[in-house]
Amino acid sequence: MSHTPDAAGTRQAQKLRTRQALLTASLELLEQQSLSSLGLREVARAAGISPAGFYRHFADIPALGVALVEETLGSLHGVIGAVLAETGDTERRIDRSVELIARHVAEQPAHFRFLARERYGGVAPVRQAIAAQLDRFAEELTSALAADEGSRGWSGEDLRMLGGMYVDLMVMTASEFLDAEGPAALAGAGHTARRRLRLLTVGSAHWLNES
Amino acid sequence: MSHTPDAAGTRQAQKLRTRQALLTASLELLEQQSLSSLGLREVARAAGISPAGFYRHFADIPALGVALVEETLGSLHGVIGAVLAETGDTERRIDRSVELIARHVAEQPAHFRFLARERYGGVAPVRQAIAAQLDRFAEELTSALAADEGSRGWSGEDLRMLGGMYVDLMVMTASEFLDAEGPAALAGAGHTARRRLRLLTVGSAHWLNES
DNA sequence: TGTACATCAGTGAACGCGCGTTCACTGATGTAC
DNA sequence: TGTACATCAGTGAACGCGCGTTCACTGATGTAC
Repeated sequence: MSHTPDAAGTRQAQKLRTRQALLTASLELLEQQSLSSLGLREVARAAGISPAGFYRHFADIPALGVALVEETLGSLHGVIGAVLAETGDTERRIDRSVELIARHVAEQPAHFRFLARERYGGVAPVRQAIAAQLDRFAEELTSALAADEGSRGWSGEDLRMLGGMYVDLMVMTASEFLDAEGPAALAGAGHTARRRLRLLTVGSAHWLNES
Repeated sequence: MSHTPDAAGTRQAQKLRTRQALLTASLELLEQQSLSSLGLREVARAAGISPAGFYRHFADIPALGVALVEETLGSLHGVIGAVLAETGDTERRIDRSVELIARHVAEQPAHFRFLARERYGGVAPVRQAIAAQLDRFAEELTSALAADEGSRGWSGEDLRMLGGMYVDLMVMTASEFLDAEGPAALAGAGHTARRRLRLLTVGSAHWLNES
């Protein structure tokens, strides 16, 4: 804490601003290339600092990548569960989920491009960070499904499998929204996504009787 | 053609051998990194030729990447359709499909690692080559499904959606086999894969009644 | 079969360039009294 | 409030290095006669 409250954290705030500039600049550069070919000097240049300054914020490029993963996925926790918990019939839920994904992707396409690209990318720490976050999502979704009336009688293993499938379907849907160019392609991707979710829902409804 | 048949194609054969050495060496290097960070000199060194020699075979690294895509997926066409066409009940088909994927992944893990990594990777021509090949698979699968008694009454659009989902599920399954370390994890991945396919099958069986 | 010429896969040296990392530094911000 | 000292985000120069690409070349393979 400081003597003159008004000036408190001026230095720290400036440091955070520079850090954010590094993250933002990276994300922009990463639209056209992958993390493993991203240069430290390249990032520093785009963020407007000297190469040596980079080290005040991150040990190296992989560390910056891990920070990007947190920024991309950290804020999404709880969101999916909220949609599932929402009242409304299945059809409505599906529509909401797809809309939700579409909106997030439209709002921060670079974040999702980064995610899709690095999920199986060449930088191990980043791959692991993404896997950990997606596992958390699958867990949250599994809990939300367990609380749902539609999954009475399901085993924990089945629920986990279903949760995992929904997460994978969401990642795939996000990728397809990213690839879609023009409003027609976007609408088509949404249409297909809803049908895929519906197929999964139909399967779930008859799962206990047939397995 | 040549004067002395025995010696025919000696030069051409040697060139092909060098080309194959480049592809093999690349694939090995790509287990630990992605294509966009792979160096031309690095590949030439690993293949045992001089950097300049690389240009006798490929214009640049992306071109080599496209060749790797062909090598990885070109040989798989028709295989999936054959499994689907095979007689046997649904359960048997699912087992066969998962076994098939497991075997291919176990036999050439590096090829599939490459595929998963570059599907959304940073090298556009390679991404496009992969997308084109996967589209072909989806098409083949869709045709095979259309010929199947279980899909009477399905619209072309629904069939395409289903075919696409199977392809995506296969790619995801391959990725999980790759990530699985040890026999227990491998068996677990196979187990999950079979359940996922079963869920899709159950959904398909009730699709027409409920959509 | 033997000879003279053409092809061309692979070489090795050279080039300019941008990279990641280090270091002593500067000067604004923060702290103690 | 004013002063003397500490902290530390960001600088700028320097380093050695491996990169992609070019070029004239070599020598084994292939072809024509």
